[in-house]
This record gives sequence, C-alpha cells and structure tokens, in this order.
Amino acid sequence: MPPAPRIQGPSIDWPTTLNEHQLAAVNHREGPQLVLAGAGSGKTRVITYRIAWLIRECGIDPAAISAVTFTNKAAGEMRERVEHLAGYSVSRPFVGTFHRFALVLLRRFGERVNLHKDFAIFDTKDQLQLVKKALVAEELSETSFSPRAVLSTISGAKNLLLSPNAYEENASDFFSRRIARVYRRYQGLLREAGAVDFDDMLFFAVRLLRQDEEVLGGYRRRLEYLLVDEFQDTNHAQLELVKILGGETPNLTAVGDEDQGIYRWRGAELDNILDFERHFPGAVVRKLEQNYRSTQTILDASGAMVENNESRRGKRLWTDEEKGDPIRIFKGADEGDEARWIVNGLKQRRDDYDLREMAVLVRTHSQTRALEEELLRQGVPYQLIGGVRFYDRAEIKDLVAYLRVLRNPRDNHSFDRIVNTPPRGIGGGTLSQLAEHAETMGVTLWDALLQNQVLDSIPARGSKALRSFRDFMLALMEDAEHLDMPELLGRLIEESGYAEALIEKDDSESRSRLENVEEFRSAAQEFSEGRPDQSPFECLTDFLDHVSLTSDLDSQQENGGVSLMTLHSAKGLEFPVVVVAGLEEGILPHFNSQETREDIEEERRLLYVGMTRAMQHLSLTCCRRRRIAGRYQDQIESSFLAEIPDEFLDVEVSSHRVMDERSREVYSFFRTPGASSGTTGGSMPSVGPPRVSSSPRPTGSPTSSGGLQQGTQVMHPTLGKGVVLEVIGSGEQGRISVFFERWGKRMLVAKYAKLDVV
DNA sequence: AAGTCGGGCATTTTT
DNA sequence: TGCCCGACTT
Repeated sequence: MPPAPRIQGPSIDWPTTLNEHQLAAVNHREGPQLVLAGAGSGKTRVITYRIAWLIRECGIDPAAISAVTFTNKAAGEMRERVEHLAGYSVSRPFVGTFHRFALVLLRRFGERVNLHKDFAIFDTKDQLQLVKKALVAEELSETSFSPRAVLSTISGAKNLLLSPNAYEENASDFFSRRIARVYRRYQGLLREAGAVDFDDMLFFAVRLLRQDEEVLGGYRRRLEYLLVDEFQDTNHAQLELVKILGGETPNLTAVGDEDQGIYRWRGAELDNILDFERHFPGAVVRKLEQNYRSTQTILDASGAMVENNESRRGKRLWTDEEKGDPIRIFKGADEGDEARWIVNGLKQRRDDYDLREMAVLVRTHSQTRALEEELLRQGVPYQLIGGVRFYDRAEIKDLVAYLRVLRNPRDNHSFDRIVNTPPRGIGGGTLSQLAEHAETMGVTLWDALLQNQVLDSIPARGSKALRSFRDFMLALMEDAEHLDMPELLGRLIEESGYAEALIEKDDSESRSRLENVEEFRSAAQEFSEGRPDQSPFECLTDFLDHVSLTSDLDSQQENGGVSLMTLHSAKGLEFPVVVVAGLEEGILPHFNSQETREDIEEERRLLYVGMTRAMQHLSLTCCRRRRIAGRYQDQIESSFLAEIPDEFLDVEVSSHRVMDERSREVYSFFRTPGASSGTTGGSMPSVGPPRVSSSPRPTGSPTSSGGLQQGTQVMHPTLGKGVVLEVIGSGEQGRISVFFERWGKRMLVAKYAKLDVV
C-alpha cells in the first residue's frame, strides 16, 4: 500500500548531487536530447533526477511524463527511485517497459485495430508452436523451413512494421515468398485464437496511433515529456512509437550507449542512436564520460578494445579513482583447467570480498557446466542467473493455458494444450475428428465441443471423455465470474485432475512440479490481494498479463554465492570482482556471429559490456582446447585479446600440457600428405604473447568448385584453414565437404563457398 | 494412448 | 556430451 500522498520528497541540492554534464541533461528544457552515457556514468541517475526535476522544479504534472525502459527490473528500480525523489502525488508518471506501455494502450483501444477484447499474450514457445502449425497448414516441411528461422524472420518483419501484405510485396525470392505465406497464416492463427505475440504489441500500438487520430490526439495532449532508457537497444517499431508520440516537437530524452548495444540479432538498430540527430532534428547531444564504477585500468583497457569498432560515436571514460590492478589474463589447457584457476582466484579474494560481489561471465550457457562442476567440487556457493524461467515450466504453462481458455475459449492454441492434460483419454484420433468438425462448421474447437451433434458423431469412448472435459470447464467458467483467483485456481487444479495426476505419480519430478503449482497459486493470491476492488475477471486478465510480461515470477533470490551468467544478462549490473571466461575464437566472438563486420562488432561490444561490469578486479581467461558439443576442439585465443594493450595486462599461461589421442589425431590430420608447407602451426595454437594480426584474412577471388579436389588445402574468409574432404556434384547443386581445422567438418554450397586454394 | 528408444542438433533472449 | 523431437513399440 502506498503511503499517504505527499507532494515533496527529500530536498535536493542539484549542483552537488550531479556532475556538470549530468546536471545539464537533467535541466534540459524543451526539444529532443540524446545523452550518451558511458558504462557506469550514472545514466539511471540522470533519468530519475530529470523526472524529479520536471515535477518539483518545473511544476509538470507527473501524469504528463513517461519513462520507458526494456526490463521490468530496470523499470522497477527506476519507479522506486522516482517515488523517493519526487515524492508521491495524486498522479504519477508512467514508468515501465515499452511492452507494458503498448499493452496499456491496447487493452483500452485494441478493438479499434481488430484485436480480441481479452487477447492473450503468446510467448516464444507458443509462437514456435504456432509457426509449426502454420507450416503444416502451408504444407511446408520443417526440414527446409526451420521453425526458429521462420519465426525470427516473421519477428524481424514485425519489428520493421511490415504486415504480411507489405512483407509479401517485398518478397522477391522463392524463399521469402513462402515465408510470406507462413507469416500470413501465422497471423491468422493468432487472430483466430484472439492472441498477440510480443512483437505484435508494438506493431499494433503503432498501427493504432497511426490510424486513430482520436487516440493519438489524446496521448499527445496528455504526454508532454518522454524519456527512453537503453536507446541503443530500440528496434524500428520502438523508434517509430517514440516518434509518433513525440510529434513535431518531441520533448524526448534518450539515454544510451552505442558501445553496449548487444541485441542487434533481435532487431535492435544501433543506427537509432548513431543517427539520432537525423531522426530528431535539432537534437542536443551530451556525453557522460565520468565513470563512477571501475578503475582507470579497466576503463582504458576496455576502451582501447572497443575503439576497434567502426559503428560508434566515440568517447573516453575517465575516473577520479585510482589506476587499480592490471587485468589478469589466464591461458588454460582446457576448460577444466580454466575453471580451476577461476575458482581458486575467487577463493583467494574471499578475505576482501563477499562471494556475492563476484561474478563469472560467459558467452553461452553451455560454458557454465565446467564452472559449476568446479564450484561444486570446491564447495563454493554460486547462483546461476537466468536459467529456466519459472513461467516457462511446463506445469505453469499448463495452468496458464487453462486460465486463458477460461477467459477466452476461442484460444485454440491453449485449448490444444490442456484438452488432454493431464491425460484423460482424449487422444490424437478424437481430437482430429473434433478439429475436422470445427473446420467444416467454421467455428473454434471449443464451439464445436458445445455441439451435441458433433459429440454424437464421435466414437463413444472419445466423446464421453470430451463431454466430461466440457462439463467441468463450463462449471469453471461460471466460477471464474465470481470466485477470486486463488479459489478459482484451487478448484481448477482439483477439477482438472491436475494435482491428482501429479500426486499419483509421486516421483521426485512430480513432487517438484506440485511445489511449483503451489507457488503459482500463492503468486496468484498475492497478486489478487494487491487489487481488492477489481472484479475477478479483470483481475484474471491483469494476472495473465503480468505472467506474460514478467520473466521470473519470483525474482532471483539471493543465496549469497558467486554469480554465474551470460554476458547478455550481465548488462546493467556491476561487481567488484569479475571474470570473463572463454575468450576464444568461436566462443567470443561466437562462431555464428562472425560473418559480417557488424557481427564482429557486436561480439566486441559484448566483451566490452562484460569488462565494464568490473569495479576493482577483472580477469579474462581462455584455453587451448575445449570440449564443444561433446568433442574436443583446439582453440585459438580471441582476437579481441590482442586488442587490449599489453601495458594493462598481467598474463599467466598454464603449465598444464594437453596432447591426448584426440588432439593428436586432428593435429596429424593437417600434417598428412598435401600439407607440404610445413607450417605445423595450424591446429596447435600459439602459446606466445597475444599478438594476432587484426587482418589475417586473405580475401581473394571466390573460386568455383573447379580446381578443388580431395586433399586441397583451402582458406575460407571466416572459417579459416581447411582441407577438402569431398566434392559432391557440380554447378548449382555442387557441394563441397571441408574439414576446417577450427570447426571440423562443414558442408558448403560450392557456389557460395568463397574458398581460396592455399 | 502413452511410454521408450535413437538420431540430429547444438548462441545470445530484456518483453 | 546431453537434450529434444519424432518414430516406434506395447
């Protein structure tokens, strides 16, 4: 419960609380401004103080201010700080995520863009299943159209605000024309189910504002000041949303750091921040370069590295604090050796730091295994951040699907999920008959289920099960009108046989599932208690929205251990002690992200984000050999390592030698006939100083498969050195199988292979 | 209709 | 090496 309304927060002495540049950004009056806020330069501070300043010093109505960010967590922290600084008042500024902003809009006016009144929000897993359904409907095979790839294409289209029609108009090749059809079908399935996906929320919000002058007018009149955090992560739709809301003369404060843009692969456009003045003419640009987090060594080292990026405006971070320790580099023998060194190092720091002040950052989740094993072995408590999310668990998704159907029985997708969960004798045969009836009648599965003549035409066993399913669902729907949510959930878990099925099984997994079910129920309880004057139905809608938009229901609880997480999830955090592990080619930069300059630059930013999380002590590690996907591979240290000047480094090379059967095999493979050059180098990474030339890639003219034969040594612009194993076919169909020393066997399409003979 | 086995396959993931 | 999906079995 909020405390009694009051207007004033604590008194603020602005000039002593903020540095000169922060103050200028906070005191900015009219028009657009871009605040380029380096890591640790106090960007959240600028946003929160600016809101407080507008309210307290300029007398702006809080309701005329909106601040949007990307994560619930950031929004929550910001809200808290704003309330503290600005004090409570009758109205409040909107502080939340882009998606929540759009959701508020669409819950009110969604019907004006043909959205279902009670639309559900489908998450990534729902989306993927829907894409699969769409592929089946379009008679396309999953082998040639990978659902994930199709989904990401659709998502990309939506981010660019391309409707299925618009996308189709731009689709020139065979592949994208097919995708256009899947996109259209996918969107149809969503509509049919009365649902939207994450991307739709932004898409339809923009569409609504574009086509409905009344709604837009209302927003423009009310909303005077807009603040956007993490502007480097905005995609086209979000930029458009900001532009529309801002109108001709946007009072926009955009805060961001192009060096920390790490979501390009998800549609974020760095150009939104790089070309800010073009998007918002007359914009004032300010830089925050004083850092309050790290030592000068960390700032200089990371700065020197990220300077290799072209896509940046450039800045130089400095601090009043001391120079600090050099950055420790460790080159291990393998991932076990690496983990051992890391854990030993953390243990040594235990005297000076709490374990929760330490973090190990990795590029991919799979890297955590070796680290976890070692932490476990040495008895060092740790917490894995961002593993399986609560709401992603099957049992939670089941219950959510039940609730969705209760709220909106048209939701075929959720219907599919629960109709036989737990197993109640409604198998594929019965279901496809029901679906057929629904199809011919042109109604939803649920509507078909209500028709007695439909059930009568289905064999007795199946129809009996369907009837009983229908009856308890009908009863629950009635309950949903007047029971509060915890009670409704209780009855649901009971009537559906969900609890019973789990209790009956009684293995360790079922028990933990049952626990999660209970946890879900108490989450519902807590939620509904917080809003006593809502009708049960409204409360249900809000709760489902909350579940969809919240990544971890019970935000990570602190267990006092070392934090283990990916570089992506480390953004926005800081730790006195940080280790970034796996600085190897193929890991960081990741092998799927080194096709283009933009790919590489994003990987470099990823490392930059990791390094700048560190306050006092930073270590970077790599190893000569690593098990990747179950196979040992020889590794080459990341070229990023060579971009950090030696003066900041303290390098240690592991004395452990690695030369077992398998690596010898690979080694000898490259010394066999044909490899006359005598450069044994290849598969054995150098142990010397980290000096890899920054442009080692000879790019010659691409060759056709002509001239290539088994045993030919070749060079690929990104995959590196390899040996041709086999040439298959020729011309359009030609394939070449190559064994790359770094990646192993790869099949390439001859036409595009870009191979040079060595 | 539901459980078991084996092949294919492996990023990052704020909402 | 382990997970997930699909085919196959009972």
